[in-house]
Order: sequence, then structure tokens, then C-alpha cells
Amino acid sequence: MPELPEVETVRRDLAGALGGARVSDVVVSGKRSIRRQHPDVFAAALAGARLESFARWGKYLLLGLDSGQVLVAHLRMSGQLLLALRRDAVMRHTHVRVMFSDGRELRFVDPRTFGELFVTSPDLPELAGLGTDALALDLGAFRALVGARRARVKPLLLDQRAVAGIGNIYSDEILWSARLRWYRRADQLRPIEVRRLHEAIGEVLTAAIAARGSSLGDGQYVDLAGLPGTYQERHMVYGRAGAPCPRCGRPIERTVVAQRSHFWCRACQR
DNA sequence: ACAAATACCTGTAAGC
DNA sequence: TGCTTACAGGTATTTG
Repeated sequence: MPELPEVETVRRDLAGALGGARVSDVVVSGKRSIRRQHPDVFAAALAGARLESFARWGKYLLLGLDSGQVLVAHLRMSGQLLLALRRDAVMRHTHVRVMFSDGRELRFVDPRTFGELFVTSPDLPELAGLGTDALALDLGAFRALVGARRARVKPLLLDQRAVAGIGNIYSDEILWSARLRWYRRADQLRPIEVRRLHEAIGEVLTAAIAARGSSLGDGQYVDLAGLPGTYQERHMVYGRAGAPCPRCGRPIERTVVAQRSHFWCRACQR
């Protein structure tokens, strides 16, 4: 579910709420969420540590600890990080509770259990191969990347080894903004089209962050306080099959690309 | 060397 | 009112 804008929203919330907080205890009730290491190893690495920094790389959250290690979180499709008080009722699908010495706690809730948390060293060996963050790519680097890839643009935007952070919602919004069809080959885009695509990535992701991300009808993405974002109100194509294109009025189409829904406008995407 | 299919899960909505 | 099916923001692995 969450893509770069949603993860960035949670990152900012965490930085505002938990800077300097000290972990007193960790409870792992769903060990599938801690599958890269033994839950006891995970808990021991966190116990007594203080949260010092809050970074993001693509869709990964990187919480730096005063021990020098890093708590890594990926929400995948249905994961949520929620700030609670220890006395608050624990909702269904809560798999990990990171308790702080001041009575607050960070809860990892994840119905589909695809998400995960782990503690690792600051060189992040598990993230080797992850591409440059989508908001850190300047035009020159983006040109070099795109020019070297034969892939179609939509699969390329979704490939986290190429560019990190873009998922199914934002790839469609970006392609609509750049007026490009999904199947255009990256290395065959004209220079002006590469420029439009790069600009669209920055504009769409930045606007979505300002709106605190997209929350769809099922309420799966919420911020640290459990509140939804509002960027779904500004989706131009995603989830709007049959509705008029905001640019030209022709109906938005839905087609299946690489087993995922793809929303686009036949008239103004070329 | 690729792309496509599959697997991992639960919840919800739509169709019958 | 059920019951069945399709689909969902992601990604690692297997298959072709």
C-alpha cells in the first residue's frame, strides 16, 4: 500500500514524535513480521536504545539508534506504524510493540503480514541493490538511467532497483502527468519526454507528500496518528476508470499491465 | 538476459 | 442472506 509519499509522511511524524525516545521493552506477537532475524535478537538490539535519526530510502524507513544500528521498517501492502499509549486497547493484527520509557509505544499493525521490521548495521547490507530514491535523482542521473534501460516505462518506474519509492498509484499519476503511455521503451524516449517524466516524478511525489499521501477506501494507509491522507482526492487517473480525463475529457481506461491495474488516458498519453 | 507468473496473507466489495 | 470470486498500496522467487 504505502509508496514514497506515505512512507515519507510516517517518517516526518516519527521524527516529530519520537526523537530521543528510549526503548524500554519490545513485544513480538507476530514473528512473521520479524523474519530476517530471531525475534529475541531483534528485541535485544532495541531494548535500551534511543531513537536518534529518522530517514527514508524508497519505501524503507530507517530509524537510527544510539547504538549505531538501524531499525528498518517496510510496510509492504497493509502495514501501519501507529503511536499509542501502553494502556490503549491493542487492535487486531498488531504484531510488534516497541515500548518507550515514557509510556508511549510504537505499534506495527499488518493484516496481510507482508511487511517486516529488522535491526541491522548502518551500511544496510539488506538494501544493497536498491536504486536511488526517486526524489534524489537529478535530471542528469535520470537521463543516464533511462537511456540505459530497454524496459517499458511503467515497469521501470515500479522497479525498485532502478528508482526507489514509486509504486502502482504514483507510477500511473506520473505517466499521466508526463503524457506517456506505459509501454514506451525507456531508452527510446525523446529528450523532451525524459525531461517531462523527470519533472512529473518530482511534481507528483512532492504534491502527494504535501497532502500527506493517498488513503484508499479500505482505510489501509493512515499516518502515525491513524489519520488518512488526502491526495486520493487529487488522483487524475488512479482508480478512475470510466471517469473523464481531467485534461481532455475522454474516459479514463483501466488495463492490466504486469498483473497490476493500470489507469490511463488514450487521448492524451502517447 | 529478460519478462511473466506465482507465492506470500487477510479483508473487502461485487456478483450471483 | 449467504456463497464465491476478484482485487488490493509490494516484492522475492520461480518459471518460461
